[in-house]
Amino acid sequence: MTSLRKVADYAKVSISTVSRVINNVPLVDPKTRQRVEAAIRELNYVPNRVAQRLRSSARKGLIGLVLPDIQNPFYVDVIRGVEAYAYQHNFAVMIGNFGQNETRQKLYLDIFKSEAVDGLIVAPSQGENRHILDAIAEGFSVVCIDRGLGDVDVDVVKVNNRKGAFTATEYLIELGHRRIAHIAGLSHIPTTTERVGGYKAAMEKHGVDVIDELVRYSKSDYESGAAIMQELLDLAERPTAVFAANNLLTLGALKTIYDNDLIVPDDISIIGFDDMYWSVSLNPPLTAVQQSGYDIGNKATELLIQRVGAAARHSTNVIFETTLVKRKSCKKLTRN
Amino acid sequence: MTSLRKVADYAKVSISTVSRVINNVPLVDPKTRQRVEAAIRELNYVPNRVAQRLRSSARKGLIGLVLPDIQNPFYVDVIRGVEAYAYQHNFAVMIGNFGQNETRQKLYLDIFKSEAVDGLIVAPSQGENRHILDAIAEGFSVVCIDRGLGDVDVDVVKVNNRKGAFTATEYLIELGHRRIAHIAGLSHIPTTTERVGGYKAAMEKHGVDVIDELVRYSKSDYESGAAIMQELLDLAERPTAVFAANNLLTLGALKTIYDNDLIVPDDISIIGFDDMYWSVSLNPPLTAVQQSGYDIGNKATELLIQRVGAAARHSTNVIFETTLVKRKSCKKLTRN
DNA sequence: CTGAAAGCGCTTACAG
DNA sequence: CTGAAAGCGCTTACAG
Repeated sequence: MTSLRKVADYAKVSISTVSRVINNVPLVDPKTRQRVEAAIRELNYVPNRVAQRLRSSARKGLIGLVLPDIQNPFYVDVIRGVEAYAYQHNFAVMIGNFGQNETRQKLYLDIFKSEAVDGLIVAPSQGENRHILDAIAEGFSVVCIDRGLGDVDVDVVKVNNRKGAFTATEYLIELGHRRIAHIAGLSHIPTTTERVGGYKAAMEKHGVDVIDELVRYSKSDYESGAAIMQELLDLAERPTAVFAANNLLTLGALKTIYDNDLIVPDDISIIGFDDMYWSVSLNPPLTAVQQSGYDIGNKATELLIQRVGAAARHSTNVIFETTLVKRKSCKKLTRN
Repeated sequence: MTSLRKVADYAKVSISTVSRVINNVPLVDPKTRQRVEAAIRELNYVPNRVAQRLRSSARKGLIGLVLPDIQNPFYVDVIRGVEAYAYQHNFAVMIGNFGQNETRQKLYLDIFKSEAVDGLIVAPSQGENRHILDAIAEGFSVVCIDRGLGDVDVDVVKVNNRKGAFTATEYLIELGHRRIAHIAGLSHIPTTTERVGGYKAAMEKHGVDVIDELVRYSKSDYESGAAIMQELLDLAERPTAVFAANNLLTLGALKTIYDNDLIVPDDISIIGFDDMYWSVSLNPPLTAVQQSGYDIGNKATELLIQRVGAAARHSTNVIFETTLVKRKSCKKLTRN
């Protein structure tokens, strides 16, 4: 590949000058600049990002994105949002998918640090996320998505979980449902607490008792969704509606429902947190609380890049609203 | 972050020696090595990958993965396969998702080159992929997945498309179907040609006429799947079964089928190329030709890393077989 | 406005 | 077996 040296020789200037035109440093004679630009074009020169990153103290042009589960369509949307903003601003993105495995999360974090990223966008997982705290302590800029880091002061971009869950639950209540189950995530995660909170608030607002056996906590994955749905169906008195706390849980629950030859929404109504572009290919089309992973990823990247190179800034919280997309998986309860 | 220098001082050796123990160069006194290793541990030293990459001529520990569409679950599996192999061998991976946009594909390729990757894993898109050819010409190692690059001599890891399509079609024929539609991809892509080839071969083998209006080519996305399915349903004589050439097309077709209040498989049978882990959450569970994106990604990475540092080697083609997963979206045709 | 020089953190011949 | 030195391709004070 062509180097600064070659361009400099070709344009008959020093490498300093070439570097200056590349970095848009203003104090370059317009004529010189033109000559250099021509050389760059002719030699098809592209700066070596590795050397730039090693040398530059300010802006390295690299962001690390650390995600718990790339199989979750929500995170795929996040990736798209991050990518779009980052590449528009000439930042590259490295993606680390740790699959809920803390050791692997540390592996990625180490690699990203060692790649001298400008900063990290992280979706904290279940644990205490000590490794993320370490990164912050070492001075890396961090933006959290989906949820924060306890009482640590970081930027976080998330969604109004409580309100989203509230709306979903209220919708079910208005449809006449009373035995509404909630398949929740792990009990100690903020996201879970907030969504359960919204669920309970809606129930209370409408004077519906919250029944303990109908609220079940578990890991947020496909298998758990399927297993919990089965427990729910095995109950002496079944729920007439289910609100699942995320898309994997929803998909798992759906599998179990169909395995039991039950019909949605005639036998049971279901509403999911998280929407997919193919929710409409489900039969019936899924009613869902939609949160935009794309917007979240995009905003998180904006905040991170803003932080890079800029002076320290107070941390911000950006909270997006969800929207309830009514399709056909929920039905008015007539009997009862 | 700690540097080689600090470790060297701490262990009272030169940086050369520290570098040697890090890179497992054998000629280091065991005692010295131990002392250095202790220092590394105590100072929590992690080598700076950027400096390593800038300096080292052999192995840079970075792979670029260039994908046409991260929203396609198949590519998500590919990513998982690549990641698993790469990180096990201490390679990091940068992912570029160009969304079928050639300009953006070039952008990623440029960035990856400029990041001094060891090599590229690429899923060629519709076009001529001039940019990929450029990269090869410049000396970058490239492994193609999903399909090759015309007559260019590169490693490619793919699936036996013809046989997979043949099996799917034959299955439908054995179920008694004769009017079997095929929603194909873009006509000039090898993958499409192969799958259409398998479809036709099965038809011919069983003496079923291939009807032109039942074989329709289009972009391989969700919207196209939906649109083509509608065309098919609008035909004077509808197909009784559909074989869709990939998962996005299948999902789109499903949407249209349900929009038309048709029942799968009673009104129409459907089988898709590509399986998803949640295919079983579809109602009815989808019958599909399964190809393992994970295996493909894994193998491609193995080939690429093998190529890195090793002497030039003849290019290989690895072709995985597909497996037909029979679920409930296809039904025996009784009337007719 | 421009260039010479130092240096980012490593690896790798070259001596010894 | 170990160290001093050069250099990967850049950026950035420092002089002029």
